[in-house]
Amino acid sequence: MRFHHAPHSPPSLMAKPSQPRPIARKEPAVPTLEMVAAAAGVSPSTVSRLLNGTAKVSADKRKAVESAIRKLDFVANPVASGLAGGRSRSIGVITQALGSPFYGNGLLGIEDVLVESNYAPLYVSGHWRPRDEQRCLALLESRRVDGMIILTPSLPDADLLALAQRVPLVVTGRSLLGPRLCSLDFDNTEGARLATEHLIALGHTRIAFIKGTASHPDAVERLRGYRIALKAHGIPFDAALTAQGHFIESGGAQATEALLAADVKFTALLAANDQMAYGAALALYRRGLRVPEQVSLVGFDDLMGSSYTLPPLTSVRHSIHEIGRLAAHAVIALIRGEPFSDPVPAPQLMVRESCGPVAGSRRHGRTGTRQVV
Amino acid sequence: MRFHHAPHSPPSLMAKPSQPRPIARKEPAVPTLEMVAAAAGVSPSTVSRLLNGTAKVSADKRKAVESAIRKLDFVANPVASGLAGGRSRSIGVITQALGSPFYGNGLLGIEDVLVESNYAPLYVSGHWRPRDEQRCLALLESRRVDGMIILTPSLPDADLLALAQRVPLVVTGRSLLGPRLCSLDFDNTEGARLATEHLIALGHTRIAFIKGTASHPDAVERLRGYRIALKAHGIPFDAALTAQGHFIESGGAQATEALLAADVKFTALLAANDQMAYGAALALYRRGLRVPEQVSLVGFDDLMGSSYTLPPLTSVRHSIHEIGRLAAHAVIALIRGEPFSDPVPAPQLMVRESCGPVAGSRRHGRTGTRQVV
DNA sequence: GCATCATGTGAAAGCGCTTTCATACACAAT
DNA sequence: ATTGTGTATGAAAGCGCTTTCACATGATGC
Repeated sequence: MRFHHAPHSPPSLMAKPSQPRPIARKEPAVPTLEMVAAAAGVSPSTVSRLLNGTAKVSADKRKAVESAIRKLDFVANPVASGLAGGRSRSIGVITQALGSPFYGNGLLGIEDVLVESNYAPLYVSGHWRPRDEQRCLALLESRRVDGMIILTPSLPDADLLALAQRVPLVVTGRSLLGPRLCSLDFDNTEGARLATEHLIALGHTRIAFIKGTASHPDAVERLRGYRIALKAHGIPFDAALTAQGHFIESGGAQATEALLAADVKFTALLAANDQMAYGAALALYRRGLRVPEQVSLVGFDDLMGSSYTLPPLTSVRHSIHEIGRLAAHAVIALIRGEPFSDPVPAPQLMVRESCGPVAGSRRHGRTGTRQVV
Repeated sequence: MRFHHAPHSPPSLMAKPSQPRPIARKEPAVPTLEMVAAAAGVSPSTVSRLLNGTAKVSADKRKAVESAIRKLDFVANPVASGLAGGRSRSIGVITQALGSPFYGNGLLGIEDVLVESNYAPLYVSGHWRPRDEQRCLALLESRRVDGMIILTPSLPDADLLALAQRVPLVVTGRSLLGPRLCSLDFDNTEGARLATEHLIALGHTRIAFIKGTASHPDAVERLRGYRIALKAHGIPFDAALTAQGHFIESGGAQATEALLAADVKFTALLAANDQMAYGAALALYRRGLRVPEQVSLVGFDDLMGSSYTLPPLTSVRHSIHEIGRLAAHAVIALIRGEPFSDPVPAPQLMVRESCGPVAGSRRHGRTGTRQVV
């Protein structure tokens, strides 16, 4: 495609008398809709209509076109249709980081349904940096996506509301509503409550909690779920049993060390996500504390890897993959102007081997190994 | 945007005497290059030239245009330029699965450099299914990407060679060469050799190996590295010490169980990737075998999570992130017709805590705990 | 002083589609 | 027959850019 040049060829009169076409055109030239039309003996409009199902076409022409398409091996150029029709058949997806073990699964879900609906996902990641996220937004808008799915929590609601005026929008992790807007909200509170209940049922009352990034809605909801469960069982909330882990492994490890160093006693540890739980597990291991014998550990998100930690980690399953699928279905519905209201799957506790009963349950004697500094 | 019409105004004379414009146009209308030109008092060509640096433009016009752009808040429509110019400023990236803990990082690297070069990455995943990969290829081609990065190993070389005729291509994990083709080949063999050497240096001679999917080039290279190291130290290769793990956690666990059940003795276990090492660790744990006291374990890829396994896993670092960056730089270079030849970083062994010396080194006595069934 | 060349700029022709409008033709209704 | 009422189809006008070509300039050479 790079064979033109000799731009504004200078007045040097006989510059190139009938340019011999710089090197024989070998490219078989990608077939165009127009060529299909010619081959089928119909007008381009008819071909277009057939392709998009925009209008009825008589059976004979349909056949002619179809065979022409097959013969020429024609595939419509989405760039051209995008320009002409104003739609690009692509959906923008803003995520935190493509490589994230958690969101990655969601992207897979999105991709699944988008592709089968003949939309192309355009992924961009915000890296948790508001500036990057803004840039992503701009990029996607300039690419004229037909819809967007926003998986990151840091964009301000007002921006999203404004954006939704221009393009159908699906957001997760908050509950906004608007005409071209759909929120898919996973019940983090309930998930955390479930996890805490589980620990309480095992007899734990000194349950430490490793918090996620405070600015993250998920983090606050999960903390809330923890407190709700505590309250329901008359266990007072103790801020000293709480530490910040920033949703990453190292944060979980540090939080655990802080907890351990602070000399607060706890028999169980609930981390606001699996990654922090992994960090916690390592910190515990370094101190020679055994899971679940001495400390019970619960995570949140149920990452793939959590079935393979030592011991396998009890965690709250979140089915981000399913949420991804839902989000994709939702944008498509939004684009078509159809209603959409499939419920987000409820959280589910995956009980594995990282939790055990608290030392002799209600007996406080022979506690030795369980009551942890 | 749909308010033109009355094209070849029909003979039906006063057909629609000045249509009252179907409902007031509220959209502020996205600014177009033409509007910028008008505002700046120049021709669209000039604006375009300025935008693309295609030709010199006098200082005063440049200023006029720049201020017009700023005032109108204009952003060029990539769809239109794509159609007109034949380039889309997007790069297709085919990966195995977006959510993969390993490739995910590579995607991040790709994204970093692509975005800063003003290209948009278009990710699609093949899910290890050749059919899907073909579909991805077709999708990307139809989207008129300016270049492609192929991270999956299952596409046949011939296809790639053919593809490279049409679009600049960067592939990983093989060494093809061609005019518009660039291969980025990581030295898997060396990586595996390094890992094996490490084990040997610790005194191990009965080293089991968990293989990756046989059809995967990485898998065969890693096996080769293992054998090379063995040979270099005069340790005979024993196929019985080898098991298939398919590059996934469950496969690693099964392979380990098979090895254990087969009654072959080994003191160390090298897995062809970290995910299989995680599975192996779990299988070992279930059997009550301790790492590294009874069995030394080494992985490959150095996933993020490997610093947080119990114990932290010794693994071969692969810097897929860096490879992603290189790949992106490479496509851009290819597109520009520039040469590219940055070397892929060498593998590096990250020594952590999953390996220990073999029982009393050369003394075969008091072996008890280390010689594993 | 005139022919020569370089250079910045504008007009206009697309890129490959979609969509409107108008028409030709088929029937149904008068 | 005559007029309607649809319906399938084609012509042509864009979508918002890029690029070619031609054309004024002004700079240069003899």
